[in-house]
Amino acid sequence: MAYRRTDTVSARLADNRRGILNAARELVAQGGFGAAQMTDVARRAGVATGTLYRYFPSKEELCRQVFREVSAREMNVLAGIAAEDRPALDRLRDVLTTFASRAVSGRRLAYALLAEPVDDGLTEERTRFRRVHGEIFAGLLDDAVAEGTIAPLNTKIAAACISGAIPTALIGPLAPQSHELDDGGPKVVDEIVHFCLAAIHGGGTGHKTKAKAEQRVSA
Amino acid sequence: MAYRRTDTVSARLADNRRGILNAARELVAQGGFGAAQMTDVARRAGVATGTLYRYFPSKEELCRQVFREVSAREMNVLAGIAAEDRPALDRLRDVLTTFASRAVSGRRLAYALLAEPVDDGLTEERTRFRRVHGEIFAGLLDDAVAEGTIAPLNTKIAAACISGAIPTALIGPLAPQSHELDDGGPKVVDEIVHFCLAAIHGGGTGHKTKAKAEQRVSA
DNA sequence: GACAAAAGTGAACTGATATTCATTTGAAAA
DNA sequence: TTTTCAAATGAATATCAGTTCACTTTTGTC
Repeated sequence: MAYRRTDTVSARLADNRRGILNAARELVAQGGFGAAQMTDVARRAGVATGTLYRYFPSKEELCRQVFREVSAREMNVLAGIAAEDRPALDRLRDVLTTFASRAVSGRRLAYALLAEPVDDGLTEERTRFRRVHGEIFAGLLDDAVAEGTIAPLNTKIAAACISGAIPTALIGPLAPQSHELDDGGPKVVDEIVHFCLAAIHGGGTGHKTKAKAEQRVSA
Repeated sequence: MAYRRTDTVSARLADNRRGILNAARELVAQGGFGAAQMTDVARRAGVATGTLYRYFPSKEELCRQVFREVSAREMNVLAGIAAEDRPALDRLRDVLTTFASRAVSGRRLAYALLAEPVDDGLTEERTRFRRVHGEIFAGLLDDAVAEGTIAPLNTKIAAACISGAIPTALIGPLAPQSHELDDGGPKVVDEIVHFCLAAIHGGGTGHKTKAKAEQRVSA
Protein backbone atom coordinates (compact mmCIF):
# COMPACT_ATOMS: atom_id res chain seq x y z
CA MET A 1 0.00 0.00 0.00
CA ALA A 2 1.15 3.48 -0.76
CA TYR A 3 2.48 5.98 1.69
CA ARG A 4 -0.23 7.38 3.92
CA ARG A 5 0.07 10.54 6.03
CA THR A 6 -0.33 9.67 9.69
CA ASP A 7 -1.83 11.83 12.41
CA THR A 8 1.50 12.44 14.07
CA VAL A 9 2.86 13.82 10.85
CA SER A 10 -0.20 15.92 10.13
CA ALA A 11 0.16 17.43 13.56
CA ARG A 12 3.81 18.20 13.02
CA LEU A 13 3.05 19.79 9.69
CA ALA A 14 0.40 21.96 11.26
CA ASP A 15 2.85 22.89 13.98
CA ASN A 16 5.43 23.87 11.44
CA ARG A 17 2.96 25.97 9.57
CA ARG A 18 1.99 27.76 12.73
CA GLY A 19 5.61 28.15 13.69
CA ILE A 20 6.40 29.78 10.38
CA LEU A 21 3.42 32.08 10.62
CA ASN A 22 4.32 33.01 14.17
CA ALA A 23 7.92 33.68 13.26
CA ALA A 24 6.81 35.86 10.38
CA ARG A 25 4.30 37.70 12.53
CA GLU A 26 6.90 38.40 15.19
CA LEU A 27 9.33 39.78 12.66
CA VAL A 28 6.62 41.90 11.11
CA ALA A 29 5.66 43.25 14.52
CA GLN A 30 9.29 44.17 15.09
CA GLY A 31 10.27 45.70 11.81
CA GLY A 32 7.43 45.50 9.33
CA PHE A 33 6.95 43.29 6.31
CA GLY A 34 10.09 44.48 4.64
CA ALA A 35 12.19 43.32 7.55
CA ALA A 36 10.66 39.87 7.48
CA GLN A 37 13.06 38.26 5.03
CA MET A 38 12.52 34.67 4.13
CA THR A 39 15.92 33.64 5.46
CA ASP A 40 15.17 35.27 8.79
CA VAL A 41 11.69 33.84 9.01
CA ALA A 42 13.13 30.39 8.39
CA ARG A 43 15.85 30.78 10.99
CA ARG A 44 13.43 32.06 13.59
CA ALA A 45 11.00 29.27 12.85
CA GLY A 46 13.81 26.75 13.12
CA VAL A 47 13.53 25.39 9.60
CA ALA A 48 15.47 25.72 6.38
CA THR A 49 14.68 28.37 3.82
CA GLY A 50 13.43 25.86 1.32
CA THR A 51 10.98 24.50 3.84
CA LEU A 52 9.04 27.73 3.81
CA TYR A 53 8.10 26.98 0.25
CA ARG A 54 6.55 23.68 1.20
CA TYR A 55 4.05 25.64 3.25
CA PHE A 56 3.63 28.85 1.29
CA PRO A 57 4.04 29.35 -2.43
CA SER A 58 5.75 32.70 -2.04
CA LYS A 59 6.70 35.38 0.39
CA GLU A 60 3.72 37.34 -0.76
CA GLU A 61 1.33 34.59 0.24
CA LEU A 62 3.01 34.13 3.59
CA CYS A 63 2.79 37.83 4.29
CA ARG A 64 -0.80 37.96 3.16
CA GLN A 65 -1.66 35.22 5.58
CA VAL A 66 0.05 37.08 8.39
CA PHE A 67 -1.71 40.26 7.43
CA ARG A 68 -5.09 38.53 7.41
CA GLU A 69 -4.58 36.97 10.79
CA VAL A 70 -3.44 40.14 12.45
CA SER A 71 -5.95 42.42 10.81
CA ALA A 72 -8.81 40.03 11.45
CA ARG A 73 -8.15 40.28 15.15
CA GLU A 74 -8.24 44.06 14.99
CA MET A 75 -11.39 44.15 12.92
CA ASN A 76 -13.14 41.73 15.23
CA VAL A 77 -12.39 43.81 18.27
CA LEU A 78 -13.87 46.88 16.64
CA ALA A 79 -16.79 45.06 15.07
CA GLY A 80 -17.60 43.56 18.44
CA ILE A 81 -17.89 46.94 20.08
CA ALA A 82 -19.82 48.34 17.14
CA ALA A 83 -22.40 45.57 17.48
CA GLU A 84 -23.15 46.15 21.13
CA ASP A 85 -26.62 47.19 22.17
CA ARG A 86 -26.03 50.78 23.17
CA PRO A 87 -26.51 54.26 21.76
CA ALA A 88 -24.57 54.69 18.56
CA LEU A 89 -22.48 57.57 19.81
CA ASP A 90 -21.33 55.61 22.83
CA ARG A 91 -20.32 52.75 20.62
CA LEU A 92 -18.60 55.14 18.25
CA ARG A 93 -16.59 56.72 21.01
CA ASP A 94 -15.50 53.35 22.28
CA VAL A 95 -14.65 52.08 18.84
CA LEU A 96 -12.49 55.10 18.12
CA THR A 97 -10.83 54.99 21.50
CA THR A 98 -10.08 51.32 21.12
CA PHE A 99 -8.77 51.78 17.61
CA ALA A 100 -6.46 54.55 18.72
CA SER A 101 -5.30 52.86 21.91
CA ARG A 102 -4.46 49.65 20.15
CA ALA A 103 -2.61 51.52 17.46
CA VAL A 104 -0.52 53.18 20.16
CA SER A 105 0.33 50.08 22.09
CA GLY A 106 1.17 48.16 18.95
CA ARG A 107 2.71 51.06 17.10
CA ARG A 108 5.12 49.05 15.00
CA LEU A 109 2.47 46.59 13.99
CA ALA A 110 0.02 49.38 13.29
CA TYR A 111 2.61 50.94 11.07
CA ALA A 112 3.04 47.71 9.16
CA LEU A 113 -0.69 47.32 8.72
CA LEU A 114 -1.56 50.88 7.88
CA ALA A 115 1.42 52.77 6.57
CA GLU A 116 4.44 50.68 5.69
CA PRO A 117 5.55 50.55 2.08
CA VAL A 118 4.39 47.15 0.81
CA ASP A 119 3.91 45.63 -2.59
CA ASP A 120 0.79 44.92 -4.53
CA GLY A 121 -0.42 41.78 -2.83
CA LEU A 122 -0.30 43.33 0.59
CA THR A 123 -1.74 46.57 -0.65
CA GLU A 124 -4.79 44.59 -1.61
CA GLU A 125 -5.12 43.20 1.89
CA ARG A 126 -4.57 46.63 3.36
CA THR A 127 -7.30 48.02 1.17
CA ARG A 128 -9.73 45.49 2.58
CA PHE A 129 -8.62 46.29 6.09
CA ARG A 130 -9.11 50.00 5.66
CA ARG A 131 -12.43 49.56 3.91
CA VAL A 132 -13.71 47.59 6.86
CA HIS A 133 -12.69 50.38 9.18
CA GLY A 134 -14.55 52.80 6.98
CA GLU A 135 -17.62 50.62 6.99
CA ILE A 136 -17.61 50.23 10.74
CA PHE A 137 -17.29 53.95 11.31
CA ALA A 138 -19.82 54.83 8.65
CA GLY A 139 -22.27 52.27 10.02
CA LEU A 140 -22.10 53.80 13.47
CA LEU A 141 -22.57 57.24 12.03
CA ASP A 142 -25.60 56.02 10.10
CA ASP A 143 -26.99 54.58 13.30
CA ALA A 144 -26.47 57.85 15.09
CA VAL A 145 -28.21 59.74 12.33
CA ALA A 146 -31.07 57.26 12.40
CA GLU A 147 -31.32 57.68 16.15
CA GLY A 148 -31.50 61.40 15.62
CA THR A 149 -28.50 61.89 17.88
CA ILE A 150 -26.57 63.80 15.25
CA ALA A 151 -27.56 65.82 12.26
CA PRO A 152 -27.45 64.08 8.89
CA LEU A 153 -24.11 64.16 7.12
CA ASN A 154 -22.21 62.29 4.46
CA THR A 155 -21.22 59.39 6.64
CA LYS A 156 -18.83 57.85 4.13
CA ILE A 157 -16.75 60.94 3.91
CA ALA A 158 -16.80 61.49 7.63
CA ALA A 159 -15.73 57.90 8.17
CA ALA A 160 -12.84 58.35 5.76
CA CYS A 161 -11.73 61.47 7.57
CA ILE A 162 -11.76 59.67 10.87
CA SER A 163 -9.87 56.73 9.39
CA GLY A 164 -7.15 59.09 8.31
CA ALA A 165 -7.06 61.38 11.28
CA ILE A 166 -6.46 58.79 13.96
CA PRO A 167 -3.45 56.95 12.52
CA THR A 168 -1.86 60.14 11.26
CA ALA A 169 -2.05 61.72 14.66
CA LEU A 170 -0.52 58.64 16.26
CA ILE A 171 1.93 57.20 13.74
CA GLY A 172 4.49 58.92 11.60
CA PRO A 173 6.02 62.36 11.41
CA LEU A 174 3.07 64.22 12.90
CA ALA A 175 2.66 61.92 15.84
CA PRO A 176 3.93 62.85 19.28
CA GLN A 177 7.39 61.57 20.09
CA SER A 178 7.23 57.86 20.63
CA HIS A 179 8.28 58.08 24.27
CA GLU A 180 5.38 60.37 24.97
CA LEU A 181 3.13 57.47 24.12
CA ASP A 182 4.89 54.89 26.22
CA ASP A 183 2.12 54.84 28.81
CA GLY A 184 -0.46 54.20 26.13
CA GLY A 185 -0.96 57.91 25.62
CA PRO A 186 -4.48 58.07 27.05
CA LYS A 187 -4.39 61.84 27.01
CA VAL A 188 -3.46 62.02 23.35
CA VAL A 189 -5.95 59.33 22.46
CA ASP A 190 -8.69 61.25 24.19
CA GLU A 191 -7.84 64.43 22.37
CA ILE A 192 -7.92 62.73 19.03
CA VAL A 193 -11.20 60.98 19.68
CA HIS A 194 -12.61 64.21 20.96
CA PHE A 195 -11.58 65.91 17.74
CA CYS A 196 -13.40 63.32 15.66
CA LEU A 197 -16.53 63.40 17.75
CA ALA A 198 -16.61 67.16 17.71
CA ALA A 199 -16.52 67.05 13.93
CA ILE A 200 -19.52 64.77 13.93
CA HIS A 201 -21.54 67.15 16.03
CA GLY A 202 -20.37 70.18 14.16
CA GLY A 203 -23.55 70.68 12.20
CA GLY A 204 -24.86 68.58 9.38
CA THR A 205 -24.55 69.67 5.80
CA GLY A 206 -24.71 73.36 6.55
CA HIS A 207 -22.09 75.25 4.57
CA LYS A 208 -21.14 78.63 5.91
CA THR A 209 -19.78 81.42 3.79
CA LYS A 210 -18.50 79.61 0.77
CA ALA A 211 -14.77 79.92 0.33
CA LYS A 212 -13.34 81.25 -2.87
CA ALA A 213 -10.24 79.18 -2.42
CA GLU A 214 -11.11 76.60 -4.97
CA GLN A 215 -9.90 78.88 -7.70
CA ARG A 216 -6.38 78.69 -6.41
CA VAL A 217 -5.98 75.14 -7.55
CA SER A 218 -3.89 75.76 -10.61
CA ALA A 219 -0.47 77.35 -10.12
CA MET B 1 45.55 76.75 -22.15
CA ALA B 2 43.35 74.23 -20.49
CA TYR B 3 39.83 73.36 -21.49
CA ARG B 4 37.35 76.01 -20.47
CA ARG B 5 33.58 75.51 -20.29
CA THR B 6 31.79 77.86 -22.66
CA ASP B 7 28.42 79.50 -22.19
CA THR B 8 26.82 77.39 -24.88
CA VAL B 9 27.89 74.26 -23.10
CA SER B 10 26.82 75.51 -19.68
CA ALA B 11 23.43 76.24 -21.12
CA ARG B 12 23.18 72.81 -22.67
CA LEU B 13 24.19 71.21 -19.41
CA ALA B 14 21.57 73.18 -17.55
CA ASP B 15 19.03 72.17 -20.17
CA ASN B 16 19.94 68.54 -19.78
CA ARG B 17 19.64 68.76 -16.04
CA ARG B 18 16.22 70.30 -16.34
CA GLY B 19 15.26 67.76 -18.95
CA ILE B 20 16.20 64.95 -16.64
CA LEU B 21 14.34 66.49 -13.72
CA ASN B 22 11.30 67.08 -15.89
CA ALA B 23 11.34 63.55 -17.23
CA ALA B 24 11.60 62.23 -13.71
CA ARG B 25 8.84 64.48 -12.47
CA GLU B 26 6.55 63.42 -15.29
CA LEU B 27 7.13 59.77 -14.59
CA VAL B 28 6.55 60.33 -10.90
CA ALA B 29 3.34 62.19 -11.62
CA GLN B 30 2.21 59.24 -13.72
CA GLY B 31 3.17 56.31 -11.59
CA GLY B 32 4.98 57.44 -8.48
CA PHE B 33 8.64 57.25 -7.56
CA GLY B 34 8.76 53.51 -7.89
CA ALA B 35 7.72 53.70 -11.50
CA ALA B 36 10.41 56.24 -12.30
CA GLN B 37 13.20 53.82 -13.15
CA MET B 38 16.52 55.23 -14.17
CA THR B 39 16.37 53.59 -17.57
CA ASP B 40 12.98 55.09 -18.23
CA VAL B 41 13.95 58.51 -16.98
CA ALA B 42 16.94 58.44 -19.30
CA ARG B 43 14.91 57.36 -22.29
CA ARG B 44 12.27 60.00 -21.67
CA ALA B 45 14.92 62.67 -21.21
CA GLY B 46 16.59 61.52 -24.41
CA VAL B 47 19.94 60.65 -22.87
CA ALA B 48 21.77 57.47 -21.96
CA THR B 49 21.47 55.84 -18.58
CA GLY B 50 25.02 56.66 -17.66
CA THR B 51 24.42 60.31 -18.39
CA LEU B 52 22.02 60.56 -15.48
CA TYR B 53 24.92 59.89 -13.19
CA ARG B 54 26.83 62.86 -14.55
CA TYR B 55 24.05 65.04 -13.17
CA PHE B 56 22.90 63.19 -10.09
CA PRO B 57 24.95 60.88 -7.89
CA SER B 58 22.13 58.39 -7.38
CA LYS B 59 18.50 57.73 -8.00
CA GLU B 60 17.82 58.76 -4.46
CA GLU B 61 19.28 62.22 -5.02
CA LEU B 62 17.41 62.66 -8.27
CA CYS B 63 14.15 61.70 -6.61
CA ARG B 64 14.85 63.93 -3.66
CA GLN B 65 15.36 66.84 -5.97
CA VAL B 66 12.09 66.11 -7.72
CA PHE B 67 10.34 65.77 -4.41
CA ARG B 68 11.72 69.07 -3.18
CA GLU B 69 10.71 70.95 -6.29
CA VAL B 70 7.22 69.60 -6.32
CA SER B 71 6.59 69.85 -2.62
CA ALA B 72 8.05 73.34 -2.41
CA ARG B 73 5.46 74.54 -4.85
CA GLU B 74 2.68 73.03 -2.77
CA MET B 75 4.01 74.40 0.47
CA ASN B 76 4.39 77.87 -0.98
CA VAL B 77 0.83 77.97 -2.15
CA LEU B 78 -0.43 77.06 1.29
CA ALA B 79 2.01 79.25 3.16
CA GLY B 80 1.00 82.17 0.97
CA ILE B 81 -2.63 81.83 1.91
CA ALA B 82 -1.76 81.31 5.55
CA ALA B 83 0.16 84.57 5.62
CA GLU B 84 -2.63 86.73 4.26
CA ASP B 85 -4.05 89.46 6.42
CA ARG B 86 -7.43 88.05 7.25
CA PRO B 87 -9.18 86.34 10.13
CA ALA B 88 -7.46 83.07 10.98
CA LEU B 89 -10.50 80.93 10.35
CA ASP B 90 -10.98 82.34 6.89
CA ARG B 91 -7.37 81.60 6.08
CA LEU B 92 -7.70 78.15 7.55
CA ARG B 93 -10.71 77.34 5.46
CA ASP B 94 -8.99 78.52 2.33
CA VAL B 95 -5.81 76.64 3.15
CA LEU B 96 -7.68 73.42 3.70
CA THR B 97 -9.80 73.87 0.62
CA THR B 98 -6.77 74.58 -1.48
CA PHE B 99 -4.87 71.64 -0.05
CA ALA B 100 -7.75 69.32 -0.77
CA SER B 101 -8.53 70.68 -4.22
CA ARG B 102 -4.95 70.45 -5.36
CA ALA B 103 -4.68 66.94 -4.02
CA VAL B 104 -7.71 65.99 -6.08
CA SER B 105 -6.58 67.53 -9.31
CA GLY B 106 -3.10 66.05 -8.97
CA ARG B 107 -4.20 62.80 -7.41
CA ARG B 108 -1.35 60.66 -8.66
CA LEU B 109 1.24 63.19 -7.67
CA ALA B 110 -0.40 63.67 -4.30
CA TYR B 111 -0.24 59.95 -3.82
CA ALA B 112 3.47 59.94 -4.58
CA LEU B 113 4.13 62.79 -2.19
CA LEU B 114 1.93 61.67 0.66
CA ALA B 115 1.28 57.98 0.53
CA GLU B 116 3.42 56.02 -1.88
CA PRO B 117 5.82 53.47 -0.47
CA VAL B 118 9.26 55.08 -0.75
CA ASP B 119 12.63 54.37 0.74
CA ASP B 120 14.54 56.15 3.44
CA GLY B 121 15.85 59.17 1.60
CA LEU B 122 12.45 60.11 0.30
CA THR B 123 10.81 59.34 3.59
CA GLU B 124 12.98 62.06 5.05
CA GLU B 125 11.75 64.56 2.48
CA ARG B 126 8.21 63.47 3.02
CA THR B 127 8.59 63.94 6.73
CA ARG B 128 9.63 67.53 6.16
CA PHE B 129 6.74 68.05 3.81
CA ARG B 130 4.22 66.73 6.25
CA ARG B 131 5.72 68.60 9.17
CA VAL B 132 5.34 71.82 7.25
CA HIS B 133 1.70 71.03 6.67
CA GLY B 134 1.30 70.38 10.35
CA GLU B 135 3.00 73.66 11.21
CA ILE B 136 0.88 75.65 8.82
CA PHE B 137 -2.34 74.17 10.16
CA ALA B 138 -1.25 74.44 13.77
CA GLY B 139 -0.15 78.04 13.27
CA LEU B 140 -3.54 79.00 11.91
CA LEU B 141 -5.25 77.26 14.78
CA ASP B 142 -3.02 79.10 17.23
CA ASP B 143 -3.96 82.35 15.54
CA ALA B 144 -7.63 81.52 15.79
CA VAL B 145 -7.27 80.72 19.46
CA ALA B 146 -5.38 83.96 20.03
CA GLU B 147 -8.11 85.85 18.22
CA GLY B 148 -10.62 84.22 20.48
CA THR B 149 -12.48 82.83 17.49
CA ILE B 150 -12.28 79.28 18.74
CA ALA B 151 -11.87 77.73 22.14
CA PRO B 152 -8.37 76.65 23.17
CA LEU B 153 -7.34 73.17 22.10
CA ASN B 154 -4.25 71.14 21.46
CA THR B 155 -3.42 72.63 18.11
CA LYS B 156 -0.67 70.18 17.26
CA ILE B 157 -2.92 67.21 17.61
CA ALA B 158 -5.73 68.90 15.77
CA ALA B 159 -3.34 69.79 12.97
CA ALA B 160 -2.18 66.20 12.73
CA CYS B 161 -5.76 64.98 12.55
CA ILE B 162 -6.50 67.39 9.74
CA SER B 163 -3.33 66.39 7.92
CA GLY B 164 -4.48 62.82 7.99
CA ALA B 165 -8.15 63.30 7.36
CA ILE B 166 -7.90 65.22 4.11
CA PRO B 167 -5.62 62.95 2.09
CA THR B 168 -7.27 59.82 3.40
CA ALA B 169 -10.67 61.01 2.35
CA LEU B 170 -9.38 61.89 -1.12
CA ILE B 171 -6.68 59.34 -1.93
CA GLY B 172 -6.62 55.62 -1.51
CA PRO B 173 -9.15 52.95 -0.65
CA LEU B 174 -11.48 55.20 1.32
CA ALA B 175 -11.62 57.91 -1.27
CA PRO B 176 -14.59 58.23 -3.60
CA GLN B 177 -14.19 56.51 -6.95
CA SER B 178 -11.71 58.41 -9.02
CA HIS B 179 -14.21 59.32 -11.72
CA GLU B 180 -16.40 60.97 -9.09
CA LEU B 181 -13.60 63.46 -8.61
CA ASP B 182 -13.00 64.20 -12.26
CA ASP B 183 -14.58 67.62 -12.02
CA GLY B 184 -12.33 68.54 -9.11
CA GLY B 185 -14.85 67.17 -6.64
CA PRO B 186 -15.85 70.52 -5.13
CA LYS B 187 -18.69 68.89 -3.29
CA VAL B 188 -16.48 66.31 -1.65
CA VAL B 189 -13.81 68.87 -0.89
CA ASP B 190 -16.35 71.05 0.83
CA GLU B 191 -17.63 68.19 2.94
CA ILE B 192 -14.15 67.29 4.08
CA VAL B 193 -13.19 70.84 4.91
CA HIS B 194 -16.47 71.24 6.71
CA PHE B 195 -15.72 68.16 8.77
CA CYS B 196 -12.37 69.56 9.84
CA LEU B 197 -13.71 72.98 10.68
CA ALA B 198 -16.56 71.50 12.65
CA ALA B 199 -14.04 69.59 14.73
CA ILE B 200 -12.25 72.81 15.50
CA HIS B 201 -15.40 74.45 16.76
CA GLY B 202 -16.50 71.38 18.60
CA GLY B 203 -15.59 72.65 22.03
CA GLY B 204 -12.17 73.09 23.52
CA THR B 205 -10.68 70.60 25.89
CA GLY B 206 -13.97 69.61 27.41
CA HIS B 207 -14.17 65.84 27.88
CA LYS B 208 -17.61 64.44 28.18
CA THR B 209 -18.43 61.20 29.93
CA LYS B 210 -15.13 59.41 29.89
CA ALA B 211 -15.20 56.19 27.94
CA LYS B 212 -14.24 52.95 29.51
CA ALA B 213 -12.97 51.65 26.21
CA GLU B 214 -9.31 52.06 26.95
CA GLN B 215 -9.36 48.85 28.89
CA ARG B 216 -10.11 46.90 25.77
CA VAL B 217 -6.67 47.43 24.43
CA SER B 218 -5.25 44.03 25.14
CA ALA B 219 -6.86 41.05 23.42
C1' DG C 1 44.25 70.14 -38.00
C1' DA C 2 46.04 68.17 -33.83
C1' DC C 3 45.72 67.52 -29.23
C1' DA C 4 43.41 67.51 -24.60
C1' DA C 5 39.68 67.47 -21.69
C1' DA C 6 34.90 67.03 -20.83
C1' DA C 7 30.58 64.95 -21.86
C1' DG C 8 27.98 61.13 -23.29
C1' DT C 9 27.21 56.17 -23.96
C1' DG C 10 25.19 51.56 -22.89
C1' DA C 11 26.59 46.94 -22.02
C1' DA C 12 28.25 44.70 -18.18
C1' DC C 13 28.49 44.60 -13.20
C1' DT C 14 26.76 44.54 -8.40
C1' DG C 15 24.19 43.64 -4.40
C1' DA C 16 20.28 42.20 -2.23
C1' DT C 17 16.49 38.79 -2.00
C1' DA C 18 13.30 35.59 -3.37
C1' DT C 19 13.10 31.12 -5.21
C1' DT C 20 14.60 26.56 -6.88
C1' DC C 21 16.21 21.80 -6.92
C1' DA C 22 19.46 17.87 -6.42
C1' DT C 23 20.24 15.63 -2.35
C1' DT C 24 19.50 13.89 2.34
C1' DT C 25 16.57 12.59 6.17
C1' DG C 26 12.83 10.36 8.36
C1' DA C 27 8.54 8.04 8.56
C1' DA C 28 5.13 4.52 6.70
C1' DA C 29 4.11 0.18 4.32
C1' DA C 30 5.45 -4.65 3.03
C1' DT D 1 14.58 -5.10 7.32
C1' DT D 2 13.88 -3.31 3.19
C1' DT D 3 11.57 -0.37 0.26
C1' DT D 4 9.35 3.87 -0.91
C1' DC D 5 7.90 8.24 -0.89
C1' DA D 6 6.99 12.64 1.59
C1' DA D 7 9.42 16.18 3.92
C1' DA D 8 13.32 18.93 4.82
C1' DT D 9 17.52 20.95 3.46
C1' DG D 10 20.58 24.91 2.02
C1' DA D 11 23.76 25.97 -1.50
C1' DA D 12 23.12 27.47 -5.99
C1' DT D 13 20.32 30.17 -9.10
C1' DA D 14 17.25 33.78 -10.93
C1' DT D 15 15.85 38.35 -10.98
C1' DC D 16 15.77 42.98 -10.98
C1' DA D 17 16.98 47.69 -10.65
C1' DG D 18 20.73 50.79 -9.63
C1' DT D 19 25.35 51.74 -10.73
C1' DT D 20 29.89 51.62 -12.99
C1' DC D 21 33.43 52.25 -16.47
C1' DA D 22 36.06 51.44 -20.77
C1' DC D 23 35.13 53.52 -24.78
C1' DT D 24 33.24 57.06 -28.27
C1' DT D 25 31.89 61.62 -29.39
C1' DT D 26 31.92 66.45 -28.83
C1' DT D 27 33.97 70.65 -27.51
C1' DG D 28 37.67 73.94 -26.66
C1' DT D 29 42.52 75.49 -27.18
C1' DC D 30 46.74 76.14 -29.73
